[in-house]
Amino acid sequence: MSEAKKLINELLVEIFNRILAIEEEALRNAGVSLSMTEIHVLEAVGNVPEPSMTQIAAKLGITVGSLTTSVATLANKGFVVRKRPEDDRRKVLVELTPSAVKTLEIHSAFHAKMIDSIFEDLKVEEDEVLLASLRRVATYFRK
Amino acid sequence: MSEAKKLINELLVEIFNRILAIEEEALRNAGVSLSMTEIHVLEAVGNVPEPSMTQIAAKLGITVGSLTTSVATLANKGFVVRKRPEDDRRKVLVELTPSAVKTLEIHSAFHAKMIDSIFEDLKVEEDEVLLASLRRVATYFRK
DNA sequence: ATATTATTGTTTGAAATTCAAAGCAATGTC
DNA sequence: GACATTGCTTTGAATTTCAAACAATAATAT
Repeated sequence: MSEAKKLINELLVEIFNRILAIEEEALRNAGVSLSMTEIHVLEAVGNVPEPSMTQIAAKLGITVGSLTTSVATLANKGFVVRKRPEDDRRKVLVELTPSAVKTLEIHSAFHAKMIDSIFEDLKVEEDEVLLASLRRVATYFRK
Repeated sequence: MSEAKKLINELLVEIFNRILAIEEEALRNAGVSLSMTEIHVLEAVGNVPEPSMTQIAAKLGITVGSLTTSVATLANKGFVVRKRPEDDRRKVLVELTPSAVKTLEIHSAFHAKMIDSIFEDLKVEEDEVLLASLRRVATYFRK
């Protein structure tokens, strides 16, 4: 591997290894005491078109059984509410509470700041290069 | 956030969420039945100058107590050996066995392939831009 | 020299996250 | 109506992790 490739590899690994702990600390500093796992569940609830247990679990790549535990504790903590829809009473639809929405906004702000730091000093044309590179990585992982 | 920023954020999150499972599957397909957690321990053992329990745990960002468990199972599986050095018999130095070295080579090959897919179609000057961007992210995380 | 303190690791008990498999209730199909 | 499928929860277990208590060795102070 060339030097540039080695460096990029090392930087990716370093970023990867630290990001979860850093994001969790950022939340703690903002007065949020949820784990990143729980944040991911809330994000999935907010981003899935029909947030049933099956759909949410699929989005997260975990089993529905695992999700049941997680959603139960989030419900106890007051971040989600569960509803049985009348048209199909097998399903459980999960909704975010105002607390959860506020928490996700804090988390999004962190991400926005992070992305801004990447773009700092980058020219517009260079943005395109970075975007193309990331697309390539994402494509590589999808196959 | 601009469109490009949003996209980059989404791509980073997607890559991040999938990479561990994908790397673990790649190893399984190559006949290696170690978790990514265990692979990271082996990598740390190989990359730390003096691989004592304390140094390895610091590199990994976990407690020495956690590492004790992990190294014990890796020793049972034949991937590391532990030695008490004569000059300071409090320490435990961890060494990789040939099996471990072989396993890490398989893992490195995956990483190399991944990096190559990023570089595909990228011109040399563009490599520099990507590198600079990643450096910025890493710097952002360090502080 | 001996006593005290610091360093290095292990053990213990507990929490979080996850899975597979079994079980239950509601819905769909024959 | 009987049987199969779907959607979810429960159960039992494995992995990974921590904090705190413990043990051994080394360094420092008296």
